[in-house]
Amino acid sequence: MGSGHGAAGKLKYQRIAEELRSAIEAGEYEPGDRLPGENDLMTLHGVARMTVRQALSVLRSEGIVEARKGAGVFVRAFRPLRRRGIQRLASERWAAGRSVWSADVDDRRELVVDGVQVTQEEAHERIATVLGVEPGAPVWARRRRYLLDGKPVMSAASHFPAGLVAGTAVLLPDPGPGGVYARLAEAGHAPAHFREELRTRMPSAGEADELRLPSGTPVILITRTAFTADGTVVEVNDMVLDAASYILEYEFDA
Amino acid sequence: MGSGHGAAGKLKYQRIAEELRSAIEAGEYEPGDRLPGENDLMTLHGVARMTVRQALSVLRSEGIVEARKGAGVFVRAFRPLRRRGIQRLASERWAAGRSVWSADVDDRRELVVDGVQVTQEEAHERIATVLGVEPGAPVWARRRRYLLDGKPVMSAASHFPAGLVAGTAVLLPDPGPGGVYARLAEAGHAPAHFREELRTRMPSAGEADELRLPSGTPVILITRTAFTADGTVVEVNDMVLDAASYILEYEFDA
DNA sequence: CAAGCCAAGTTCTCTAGACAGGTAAAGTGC
DNA sequence: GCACTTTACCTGTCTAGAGAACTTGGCTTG
Repeated sequence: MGSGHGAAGKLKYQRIAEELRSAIEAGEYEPGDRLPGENDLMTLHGVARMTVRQALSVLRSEGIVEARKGAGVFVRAFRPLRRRGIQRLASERWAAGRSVWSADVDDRRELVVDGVQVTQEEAHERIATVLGVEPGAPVWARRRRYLLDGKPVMSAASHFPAGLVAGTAVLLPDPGPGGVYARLAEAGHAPAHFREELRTRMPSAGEADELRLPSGTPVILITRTAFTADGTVVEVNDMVLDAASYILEYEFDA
Repeated sequence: MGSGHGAAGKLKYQRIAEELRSAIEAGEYEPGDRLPGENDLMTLHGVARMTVRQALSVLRSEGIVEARKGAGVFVRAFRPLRRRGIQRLASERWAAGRSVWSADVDDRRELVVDGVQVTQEEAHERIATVLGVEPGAPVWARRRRYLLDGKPVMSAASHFPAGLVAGTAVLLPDPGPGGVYARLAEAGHAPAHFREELRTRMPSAGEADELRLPSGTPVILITRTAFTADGTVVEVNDMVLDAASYILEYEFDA
């Protein structure tokens, strides 16, 4: 039963990949450890270099190892942040069931904002539709990147209708305590409702080097739309997350 | 500016990949179309076959093309389903801001359940912690797969504490109208609160062939924990989603 | 002792081929 | 016209080797 797939793998490169993979899972190699080099694996298994490389490329595209040119192939670690979609987590009573991947999470580390850029732009197609304005209408864009231990883990671009935010502190590099939502509220446009849409795919070349992603790491695309109480859209926030750095959490009632 | 990466790409395989990628983005090749074969690209660019293959492997791992042995390399389509985390979407008033990727979504197609298996098992470590029972304690597992147009797009495994569901319709292959949650409610364990935790990574070999994923497709792992009003955990549902088949949506109030 | 250089070791790129195995269309026979 | 076979084409696997690019640690030099 089960058929297998896990079992043998008749192909040479699959057998080599399988052997390394199970060695890693067994803990023979820990995160950060270096695997045997291509030359070692060649002589060890008696195969050509390209065959060894194909085996390693399997593991790389599975995201469990990472090659550093000139140095070797290393086992990757998975130490994600937890991102809570719904902040008001006052519900102490749900504490009974523990979080699923809690063991992996290290919440003591902190995110720092990297390079804030606030610019006025013309709304392109997609932003215009979501924001409910004409394509080409003036919007303000607020772009920034978040670093964790110096490594970028997310880049984000918020868009606001120009009329709503002109002259407000929303457009300052540092919007102050409470962030842009607090400033929007002061301007009479308090967000009352949010929609987040998520999808996942492999990164484009540009995304990969902006987040410094090794190959084998997907990205998560989140678009958050913020509505005021009367249904006006006040912000569209496009985020690109390093999938290996995040666990997302949403809580809601039946 | 922005430096480039998009620009040249001095390496041969990068240039070939770049050329094909931009041809696809320009619409020269539409979803389902066949790209020039390896032999064509060899003579066209005057390079060895392995070089062409490396170029194509870039596009494959980006998830934008898919190779079928003996047939050729084809441009992949992206036609996801929309999965709403919070069902009570009565909020007509938010309709102003349109959904972000709505153009891609085709909601007329329908999911069908594939192979339901209900078995009694001993809770292993992770399930036990979340469910709040001892490891090895009896639990009921309900596994199934969802197909869209015959293609598997999700596999799911729900776990219930044995004491709560023994003898109820929760364990029937077809739990009837309203699904297992309706049956849980009838048994006096109505779910009142949910937590969903998401993460994303490249699939293992087993996941890849259960969902028949071409390489370059990540999976989304969702664990939903269902709580009753008094905080008891009644279900832990582990889902594995084909990332190319889903857009996830969560709505909530400030 | 510090700074810079150098060499060994490593992965990455690329070549030129050979055979295996799957696909799909053309052709053949009934 | 239908079913079957053949055949051309295509991607997958693998070999053997060479040079480029990069990292690291040891060595030399000031």
